[in-house]
Amino acid sequence: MPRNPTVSNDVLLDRLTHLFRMVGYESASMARIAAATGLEKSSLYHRFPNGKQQMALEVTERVGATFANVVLAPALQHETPVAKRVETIAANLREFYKEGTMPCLLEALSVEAVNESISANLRSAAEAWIGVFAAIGVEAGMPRRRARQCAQDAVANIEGALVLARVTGDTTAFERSLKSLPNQLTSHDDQRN
Amino acid sequence: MPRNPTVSNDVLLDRLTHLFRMVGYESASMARIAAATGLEKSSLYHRFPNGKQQMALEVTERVGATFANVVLAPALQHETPVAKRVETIAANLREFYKEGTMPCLLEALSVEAVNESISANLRSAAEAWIGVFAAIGVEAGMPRRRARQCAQDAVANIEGALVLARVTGDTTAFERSLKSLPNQLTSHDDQRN
DNA sequence: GTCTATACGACGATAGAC
DNA sequence: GTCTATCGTCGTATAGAC
Repeated sequence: MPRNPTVSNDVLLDRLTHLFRMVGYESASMARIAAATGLEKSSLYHRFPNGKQQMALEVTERVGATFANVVLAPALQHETPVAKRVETIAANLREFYKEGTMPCLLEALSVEAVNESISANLRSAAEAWIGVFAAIGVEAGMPRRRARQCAQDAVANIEGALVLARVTGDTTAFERSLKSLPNQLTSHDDQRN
Repeated sequence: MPRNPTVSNDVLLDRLTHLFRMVGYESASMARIAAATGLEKSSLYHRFPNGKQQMALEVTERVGATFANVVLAPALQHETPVAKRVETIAANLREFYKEGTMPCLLEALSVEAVNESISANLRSAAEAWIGVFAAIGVEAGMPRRRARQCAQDAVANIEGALVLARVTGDTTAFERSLKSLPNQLTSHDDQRN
């Protein structure tokens, strides 16, 4: 019988996700993970026989799925006007990144290249994100090639603003990156060089 | 007498900088540092009595200085046309980030918040960067407030593109972020929302 | 100023009781 | 399924010879 009430798989992964996003992979020691999740190390190995790497792998899988199926999902509601969908996505991103105060797994885990599976998950998530943004641009009338560039730039904008927020403590650039999303993704006149 | 030819302080810091930029702080173990620098661990402690933290501290100081005094220095040549200076800075950034393939210390070290001095150095470097970009905007006729926003956005663009490059392997967004610098920093018409 | 050798704590991971 | 207790390794850091 567990001394402490068992932590559900969902809550467990939530807490792991939070920790990995905040401190990355190497800084998230088993001791810190145990403290953050409320489970002892050996209990964690029972759930994740392959240890930390498996935790990070499952976290990247789950976050990738959540990001696609929740945050970016409004993109698929083709009955809703494009502008409206972009606004909804912006709101979702604001929430997902906690107004710019919570780092992205892409930044947190990409520096310390843990293993190829994790890197592949991060790459897939990033490319799915860009793909969704590009599809919006195409729908709004952009040529495919330009839509893809604008999509990349919009994602880069958001990611860079998160870096800036973490380093300087100023989240205003993040807020602007969301505010300018409609223009970046659907505008007909070229905003770039 | 040293068995191996002594490594100069400059070369030593160059190699430390490279390693920290590539793998971050925690992944840069003393063993890896020894391998990367060509010095044994105890020799490294002779040069950096406070160990890894001192190495990271000196690296952030030096990179901050280099960035301000070399990469961004052309901004101060007021006899040169603004457009020309921005182009020179873009070229310097391209070189500094090796066409987008070499990470920025801001990303590499900001996730694992090592200590307050290092964080302060990163913050200073980022703010100096934004300050220089903003000054260029003001010089080009932007209102102070808007120049600062454009400067932040330009930096965020570059940083985000570097994240994207590391995750997806695609450096085209990085190249675009440099190409669009002139427009971002000196353009009179508002590119943002 | 660099080396070899070593101390010692923290790390990821496992064994076995309940 | 969670716990306590423990293993071996690798981490940072130091001692002392040259």
